[in-house]
Amino acid sequence: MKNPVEFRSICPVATSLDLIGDKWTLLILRDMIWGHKSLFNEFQQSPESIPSKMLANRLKKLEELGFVSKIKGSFNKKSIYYLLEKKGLDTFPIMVEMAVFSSKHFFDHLGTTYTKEARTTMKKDRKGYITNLITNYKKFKKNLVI
Amino acid sequence: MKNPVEFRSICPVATSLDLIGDKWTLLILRDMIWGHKSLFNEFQQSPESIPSKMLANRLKKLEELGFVSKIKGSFNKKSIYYLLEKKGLDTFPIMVEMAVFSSKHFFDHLGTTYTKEARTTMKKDRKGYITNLITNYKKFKKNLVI
DNA sequence: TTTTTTAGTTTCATTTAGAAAGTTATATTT
DNA sequence: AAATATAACTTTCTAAATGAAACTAAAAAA
Repeated sequence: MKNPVEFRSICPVATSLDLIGDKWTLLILRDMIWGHKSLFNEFQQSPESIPSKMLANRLKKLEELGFVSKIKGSFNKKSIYYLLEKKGLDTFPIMVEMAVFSSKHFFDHLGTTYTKEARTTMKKDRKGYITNLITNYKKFKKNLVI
Repeated sequence: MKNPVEFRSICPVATSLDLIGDKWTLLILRDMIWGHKSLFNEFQQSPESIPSKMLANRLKKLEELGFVSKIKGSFNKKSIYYLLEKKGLDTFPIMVEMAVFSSKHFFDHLGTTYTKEARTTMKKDRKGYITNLITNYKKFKKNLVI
């Protein structure tokens, strides 16, 4: 497995940007963590309408980087499941901070996209919120019949 | 002041990506917060070598969005100072999570770019670390003679 | 007065993004 | 069994963004 990314410097912020600093990658991970999505056409249903070419490209990169694993369905052989690995799950705190940021400074989207409980937990107990969502994802993954 | 950004959806993660989801914007903010940089040529000195065209473009966008303010020097009229406003400072938690993420899963850059104390604080007391760096920036800004 | 410096802008070649249509293997319907 | 549909891509082609390099204007320094 060769390196799918060029690193511009040894700065840890720059390194993250080299890995996930584009307009689509984190949205795919978002759909996995928050939406428990795992199939190509599920990612295409999201409101941002990712072009299939971009989706294929980013899924490939995410797999090469070890953020997600790719599993062919055994029951339905047409389906290919993309599932989060540890590295992918660990991008979650970044996205939570992004959510908190844009909700604070732009329209309060959280009000329409998340329950009141989720908002409160996210702001008051960020760590607990994250732990909880990761636990839920692991359960989802464990109960998935492929 | 017209809107310099198109929002793809009401998702708060997508909104942040629409604002700062590219390879350069956060690096400029990083240099401001961590490096107390404020001049065009200071940003050009960073190891990632941002092209002047990109730098000018991103600084303009950051100002239009209200992340930074642009101040002409009164002593030296050639200098133009870019300084963080609240909105810009609030991107800091995102960058800290990015730093923690890439340090955990790729080479531990933190060891070479930050002091041991900074690393410990960043991991053990994230909130305190952030508060502290923001306080420092405000001091720097206050003491700046322009 | 000439030279430097700062903060950009312009030009142009290359890369990336994205819309749309096409492909292939499997699965479903008639 | 044959025709149709679906899932997961791939290809093609145009438009937009990137980036290297050279250029510029105003101010400062020598």
